[in-house]
Amino acid sequence: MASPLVRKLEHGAALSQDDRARLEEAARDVRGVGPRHDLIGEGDRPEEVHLILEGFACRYKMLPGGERQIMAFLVPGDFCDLHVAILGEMDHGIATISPCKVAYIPQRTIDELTSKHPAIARALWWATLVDEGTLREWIVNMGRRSADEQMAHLLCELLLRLESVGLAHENGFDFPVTQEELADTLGLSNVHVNRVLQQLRETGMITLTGRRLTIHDVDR
Amino acid sequence: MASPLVRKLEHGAALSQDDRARLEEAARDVRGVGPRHDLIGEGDRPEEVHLILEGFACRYKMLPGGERQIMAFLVPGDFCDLHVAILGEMDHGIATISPCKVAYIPQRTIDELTSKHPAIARALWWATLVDEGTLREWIVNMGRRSADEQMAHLLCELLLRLESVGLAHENGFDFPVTQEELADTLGLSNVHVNRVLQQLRETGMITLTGRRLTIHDVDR
DNA sequence: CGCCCGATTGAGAGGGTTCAAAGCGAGTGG
DNA sequence: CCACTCGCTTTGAACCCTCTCAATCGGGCG
Repeated sequence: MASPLVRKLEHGAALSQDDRARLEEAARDVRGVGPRHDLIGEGDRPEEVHLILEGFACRYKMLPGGERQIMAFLVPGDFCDLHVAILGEMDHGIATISPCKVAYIPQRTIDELTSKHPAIARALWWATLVDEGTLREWIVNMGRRSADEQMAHLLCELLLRLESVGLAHENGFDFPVTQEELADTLGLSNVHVNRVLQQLRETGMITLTGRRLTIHDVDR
Repeated sequence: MASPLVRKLEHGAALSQDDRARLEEAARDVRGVGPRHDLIGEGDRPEEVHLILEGFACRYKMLPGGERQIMAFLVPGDFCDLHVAILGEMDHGIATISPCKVAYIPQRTIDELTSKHPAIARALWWATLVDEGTLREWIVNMGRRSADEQMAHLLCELLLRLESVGLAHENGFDFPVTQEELADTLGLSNVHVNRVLQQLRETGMITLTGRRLTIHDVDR
């Protein structure tokens, strides 16, 4: 059973058996992290690259007024800070949402992998570009869609991403995100998030019980 | 007088005289493009990399309903599609706002530059990461700030970026962007953009006459 | 069993939208 | 040189989506 990272990268580049093995091996140093725990704070200069293996995490930024804005969800197979070495310091923080398993990969290992294995380098490139595309999609989402469209879009995005790493079955997946976290993501209030979710349930588009989310009509 | 590209990249990496010369030389094929003209459409697979030398352009996406969302402004020194070769096709379009001068650089030239000149590779890396940081900042902007804060933030960002390539003087710069384009950027209506701009003028924070914008109080 | 955090509900206020019309400035053709 | 046109800016009024504040509910955990 391949790791989420390998499963994800294979959507973007052809990896040899050797490439796959190297990737699996790089993610040896695995640590468990509790929920709602900072992996990296704004301004840090982490020595290692973090890779999510299990659980949900997020990129976020705090504002002077105390509000939080979540800028990305990180699911298994996602890197937190692949390129921070070039910029120097993090311009945002990373925190877990649910309990996570996180691989700590030394920057040097990444440098070696990318310099000696062009397919891996290309695959990592591809992954960053996909992340960037997702960021752009979020901007569209926040700028030009109503609250319910935003929510639907976000949930469908997560479904597709989790499917691509084998963590969704029958349009459903484990969803440990709080309504308040959803609000911080979409730029809405938690009250309104609640109402939007209710509406999506009433119209039969989703089922959300406890920690399990099922999307019944992905088209819209 | 260095090109905007070189001026910008020098903020992120140390370039040798040779590096600078190579960069200048790569951008030989310069073409003029009229205002409101598509440089690349969504779904295109451009053969060349586009670099803005003069004027304003933007990344944008159209929605089914006909609304447009602008996801980035491109000013002199910015690449439009540096990495599209890896993704295959554009997931958004690029259009000019004002008349522009654009350099068309063959993908091969870029590959050569980055493989033979590590400092250039690093500088281009740095530029993409800065772009990504800007995307994240926009998400924060749209999610958690009021319309007037958003507007002020956007204008200040442009001031800083234009200063960094030597196109702003005394907190003022040439600003050819339409109010409707600003609305498509911030996710507001053009009517409201107008009111916000008026308010910023009345409180003495900006002067905006014709095509020249001056920001009097950058702190806020 | 009690606590605590997250989900839910209600009511009132406000920021931003929509629709529609008028103003204004620059380029164009007569 | 003027009238015309076109595109952008400005203004007004009514509406509605979403926020804020506040209180209640509910389930998991110690």
